[in-house]
Amino acid sequence: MDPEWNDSQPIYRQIRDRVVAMILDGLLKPGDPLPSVRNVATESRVNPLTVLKAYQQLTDEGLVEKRRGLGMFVNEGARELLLSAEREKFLKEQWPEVLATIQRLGLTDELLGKPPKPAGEG
Amino acid sequence: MDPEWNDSQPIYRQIRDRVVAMILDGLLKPGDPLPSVRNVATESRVNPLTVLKAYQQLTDEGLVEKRRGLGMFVNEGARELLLSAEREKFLKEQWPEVLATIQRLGLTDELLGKPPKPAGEG
DNA sequence: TCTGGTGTTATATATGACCATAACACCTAG
DNA sequence: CTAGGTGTTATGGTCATATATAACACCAGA
Repeated sequence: MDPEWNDSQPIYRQIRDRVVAMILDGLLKPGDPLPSVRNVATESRVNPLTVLKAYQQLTDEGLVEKRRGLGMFVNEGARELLLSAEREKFLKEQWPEVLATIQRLGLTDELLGKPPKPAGEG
Repeated sequence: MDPEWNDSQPIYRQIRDRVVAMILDGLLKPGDPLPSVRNVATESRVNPLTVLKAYQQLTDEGLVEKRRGLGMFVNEGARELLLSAEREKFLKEQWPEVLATIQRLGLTDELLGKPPKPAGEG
C-alpha cells in the first residue's frame, strides 16, 4: 500500500513534501489536523521518529502548530507562505538544473513548447 | 573552488551527472580520457573512493571503459546511449514530479508558456 | 481516577555516504 | 630496473538516516 519511497530522497523529506503538496492542493486547510504521527507511521510502515522529523520541519517552517496531547494543525497563512517560499526555492534550486537537463537532452521543444537554442553542437 | 555540492544528492551521484553532462554537451568525445580519479578528488576536495564510485557507475552504464594503468575513456556510442537512456529516465522519473510541482505552485504559465493541462501526455 | 488518543524523548542497532591513510596492481617512458 | 602516471582495494573512523522498543508528557472523556 505504502507509495514506495523515492530512493534519491530521505523518507522524512518525502513525508514533509507530501504534506506540503496536500496543503498547496487544498486537501489540508487551515485548522485541519494533520494525520497523526503514529497513524502515518503505521500506514506507511515507517518509524514514528521518521514521521516526527518530517513534522518538525513543518513546524520550523511555520506551517503547522503542535498541540501536545491533541495533534498538529495547519496554520492560517500556510498556503500563502508555501506559495511564496516553495516558489522561491523551486525557481532557485530545482528549475535551473531541470532546464539545463531539458536542453541537454534536446527536449526543449517537446516539453516547453519553445524552439531550442541556436544550433551549435551536433 | 569546488562547485559546492548539492545537499539533496550524494556526491558520487553528482560527479556522475557532471560527467554525463560533459558527454552530452560534447566536451567529452569518444576516445577522450576522463579526468583521473586522483585529479578529480584533489580538485574537488573529495575522497578518491567517492570519485571511483561515480566512475564505476559510468562503466556500469556502458559509457566509459576502464584501462588499468592508463585511465578511463569515453566509449563510442556514449552520447547516443545517453540521449536515449537519460531521456527515458528523465521523462519517467523526474519530469512528472517537476510538472506536478510547477502546477501546484501556479507557475505553469510562467515557465511553460501554456495553460495548466488536466493530465496525461505520452 | 482510568482509558485512549495525541506529541516527545531515550536507548540501542543497522546501513549508506563520506572521509583519511595506505597499500596494491597495471601501464608507459626512461 | 626506476619513476611516475593510471585504476583498485583494504582499514578504520564519522555522520546522517532509519529502524525497534520503550517510556514520558499532555489532553479529552467516561
